[in-house]
Amino acid sequence: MKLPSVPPCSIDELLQRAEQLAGLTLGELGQIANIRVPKDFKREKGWSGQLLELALGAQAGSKAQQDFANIGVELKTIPIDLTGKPLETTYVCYAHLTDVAGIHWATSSVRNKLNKVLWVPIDGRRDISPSERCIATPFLWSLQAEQEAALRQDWEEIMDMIAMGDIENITARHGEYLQLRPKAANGSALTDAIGRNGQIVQTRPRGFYLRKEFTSKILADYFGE
DNA sequence: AGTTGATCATGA
DNA sequence: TCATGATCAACT
Repeated sequence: MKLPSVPPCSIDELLQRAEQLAGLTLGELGQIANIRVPKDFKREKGWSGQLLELALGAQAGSKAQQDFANIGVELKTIPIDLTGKPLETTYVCYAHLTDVAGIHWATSSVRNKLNKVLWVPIDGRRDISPSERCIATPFLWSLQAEQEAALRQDWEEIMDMIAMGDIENITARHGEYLQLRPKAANGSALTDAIGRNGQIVQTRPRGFYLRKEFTSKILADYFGE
């Protein structure tokens, strides 16, 4: 097996590449990519995702757009347990905390990222070393109306609070399926946000995440309960 | 500092 | 036990 040097030109080509990865362990794929596999992910939390980007020919260098923008597909690895349920929430995108007036769901980063996703489930059990963890069957998923309505409701609730200067009152408990959580290198990172009286204040950067309840349904729908 | 890739680890 | 809040690394 050989690593692609160019991005896939079509969804079919992407799916063909992805199918080749099913059943491989991260150790095997790491060897193909000539990359050292970490003993754990304590210090390289995004390793799996970056390995899959390499293996599928996603453009290196992270941009605020879909991984395969030319074909409108976002790549997401998702750690699962033996029963196929997600072990972690799924990061979607960074949240802008100023100039939120005029941002609508239809053109939001959340919707753009989640419109079409190539999900790559990977054994994420922490009692198994990364090199032994197996890549399951990748599959293409499109955001459906019912799911979109649910996410939109959460997103609008959160965005309303941001717009109202309520950022400090938003916790990860808000949102049924989509939540807002800190997203930064450490606790000292600060970014601009809208304050209580409409002024600019400093706060911890945040990101949108999908709760496990949401991704669990996606996985169950595809693999069957 | 912003944004990508995420998982870690502690409190409840 | 598990979700929230925190954190790690690479690159722009």
